[in-house]
Amino acid sequence: MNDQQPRAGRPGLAHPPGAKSSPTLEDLAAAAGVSRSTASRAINGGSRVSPEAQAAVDAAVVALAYTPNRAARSLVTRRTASIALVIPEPDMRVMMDPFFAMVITGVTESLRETDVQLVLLMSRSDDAARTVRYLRGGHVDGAIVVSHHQGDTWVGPLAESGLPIIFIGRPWQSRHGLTYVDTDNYGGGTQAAQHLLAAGSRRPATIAGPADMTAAVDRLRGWQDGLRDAGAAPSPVEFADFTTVGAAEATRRLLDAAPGTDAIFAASDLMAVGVLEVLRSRGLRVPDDVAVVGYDNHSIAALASPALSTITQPMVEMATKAGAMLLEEIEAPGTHPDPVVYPAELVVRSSSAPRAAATKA
Amino acid sequence: MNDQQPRAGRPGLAHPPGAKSSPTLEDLAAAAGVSRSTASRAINGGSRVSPEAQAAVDAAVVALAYTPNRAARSLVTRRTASIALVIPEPDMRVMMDPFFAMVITGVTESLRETDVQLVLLMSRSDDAARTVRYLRGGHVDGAIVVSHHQGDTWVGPLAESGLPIIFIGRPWQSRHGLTYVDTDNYGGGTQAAQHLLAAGSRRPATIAGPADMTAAVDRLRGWQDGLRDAGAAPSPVEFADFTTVGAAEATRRLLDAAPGTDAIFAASDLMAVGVLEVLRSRGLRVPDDVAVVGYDNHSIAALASPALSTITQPMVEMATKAGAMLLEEIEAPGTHPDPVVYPAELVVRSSSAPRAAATKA
DNA sequence: CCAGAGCGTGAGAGCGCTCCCATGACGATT
DNA sequence: AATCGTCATGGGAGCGCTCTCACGCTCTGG
Repeated sequence: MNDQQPRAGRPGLAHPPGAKSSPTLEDLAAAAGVSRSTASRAINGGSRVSPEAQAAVDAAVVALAYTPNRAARSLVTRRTASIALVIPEPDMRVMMDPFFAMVITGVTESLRETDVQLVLLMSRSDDAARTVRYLRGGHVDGAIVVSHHQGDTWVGPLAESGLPIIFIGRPWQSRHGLTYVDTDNYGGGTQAAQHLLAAGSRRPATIAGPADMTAAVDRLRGWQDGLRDAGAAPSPVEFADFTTVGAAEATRRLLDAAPGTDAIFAASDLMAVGVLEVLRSRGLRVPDDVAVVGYDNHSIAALASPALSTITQPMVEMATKAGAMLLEEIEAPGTHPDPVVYPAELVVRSSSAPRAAATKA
Repeated sequence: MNDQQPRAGRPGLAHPPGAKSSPTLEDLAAAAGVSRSTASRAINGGSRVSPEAQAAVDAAVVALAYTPNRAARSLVTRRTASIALVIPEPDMRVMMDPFFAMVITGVTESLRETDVQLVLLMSRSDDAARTVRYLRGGHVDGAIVVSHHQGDTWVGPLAESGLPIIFIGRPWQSRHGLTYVDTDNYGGGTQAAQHLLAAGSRRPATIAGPADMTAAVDRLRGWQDGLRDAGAAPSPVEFADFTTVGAAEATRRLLDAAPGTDAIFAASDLMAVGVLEVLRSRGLRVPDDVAVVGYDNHSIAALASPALSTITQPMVEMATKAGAMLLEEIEAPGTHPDPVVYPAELVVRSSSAPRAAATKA
């Protein structure tokens, strides 16, 4: 009855009247005429809440524009409702690759129906330690790691920390039972080999990606095995760094070393553009003199002249899957989902049209 | 003396012995032989801490691999140590634009020396309300908004909520005293006009960007004023959506309506590529018959054939500046820094080489 | 030689939330 | 009719941190 007297533990004048602080769960409960506990249950998709109480709370949420305080919540739940997207090499060069746009789009899509937030973690090699500290520090509930290289030593320790992690692209350290989402890079390489042979190539060659990335290595192996299985001789190989400029250089080396080359498989479309450039500058016609196949189905592939044949992969879908798998593993810790590998698919355009119909392009 | 008996308020067996939970400030303090308060002060760049205490705490931090609990900290400080990057239109189409890669790179750079994290907020128009709720909910300390359109009604309310916000690209609602970082789009348009006239064009035209984006509008106004000030007649204008395909269509319309066109200013490089395509398909030589200038200095510009003249802008630097300004405003709330506008610069390549030296490309 | 200022320190409260547990009101079971 | 669940509810503790405040110490000036 004596409400006037401030009770112990209830600060009499905690909030200055002027301060417009957002409503707390306590305010919500008061407005709904229930206890803080009941309000909390109602907020969190309440079981054990009567329909009337639920309705009252729902109404109060709208009336007060109540938003739960994330910090307070995660302090007790030990969940942060956020995941990290770790990008180990934020050079402009790599960032520009639409690959990242697709990954971001896909992961965001998988988070759409949740209230989980995406934290971007650009980790330069010189502060890898900091990244690991952040990830292990419980600041996120899980992480998606893209595009990591062989030299990235922090992967092992991180994977062992118990933090749920999904890799996009097969990681090097498969021993840890790491979970990943990837495309069939090996199969893509094989398809490129079969396609170019079928299109009439007798002396195919390849511009491979960096040897410290699994995607590049797998594509190369697939290519080589594809040639071998078709009874063809091993092809010349030059390595480049997935950039147009690097590939142009590699192509010059390749053509100098193997002048009779009549087909080139480039392990990325950006590299294929470099290949096309050099071929043009040397007066070689595509596909009549040299057929070209790229990889990624980058938007540039369709625009190049001639339009570039390429291997396509459902990057956005892969990233969405990775996000979904991560959420799953966070929900049920300890479950290590099996890796998921998406198929690669050949897209034939003018740059590798069979000799018979070559001039049509 | 009777330690056996659990005292009130001190749970006897709170943590199961097996659970490996990370060390708390209390643990840290115990290890360092100081109080929780002193440990806290030492952690937070402590003034009023003796050198010995500081050293002890520092050592303990290393020994225990202590990481402050962000949730607990932000619960009391009402700071989250994170900012949002709001991208209002996460269609693939737009995401693919290297613009975003540059923004992300730049913002990340500005956060490098802080422990502020970047939260990516992809806001589809159909859940703009959710985005606003999130931003106003105190989940981040500030936000950077890119690429917003005229129809984005949520900008006003958000700006009035008191949350520090920096726009990249001048927002439509300048009345709110909104802070932004931009380039001189008007000046870029003017330069394009002057350059093309100087290169010998008598009948220039332009493919403008969407009329609901300030960047597009400003470039167009600059272009028109540039022509007018040079005594030239108003140019034909076609609008497109900043994509290659859209620009190709617009170019066809343009050439049909104004067959004598001898120069085209496209408001983005991706659009300029569409322009080049159509010109090629119609048998018009670049720059001999029609000179072309793009905008953005996209990596594709240098690769196009002929290499594309374009207007360049320091996007990464702009984004870094935006990040820095945001941090500043968070640090000192209420200060509304003045907008910053970076210069635009013309890069001349083959696509607009003066008629005299045209065939050199 | 003593008052006062300055400084490092520790105790304690409390940020907003979730979860455990005790409570009371029912209906179902013997 | 007496007893035992079942269920919605509210009280209370506590997550890990920061911050205010009071305490005791040393150092100075009159």
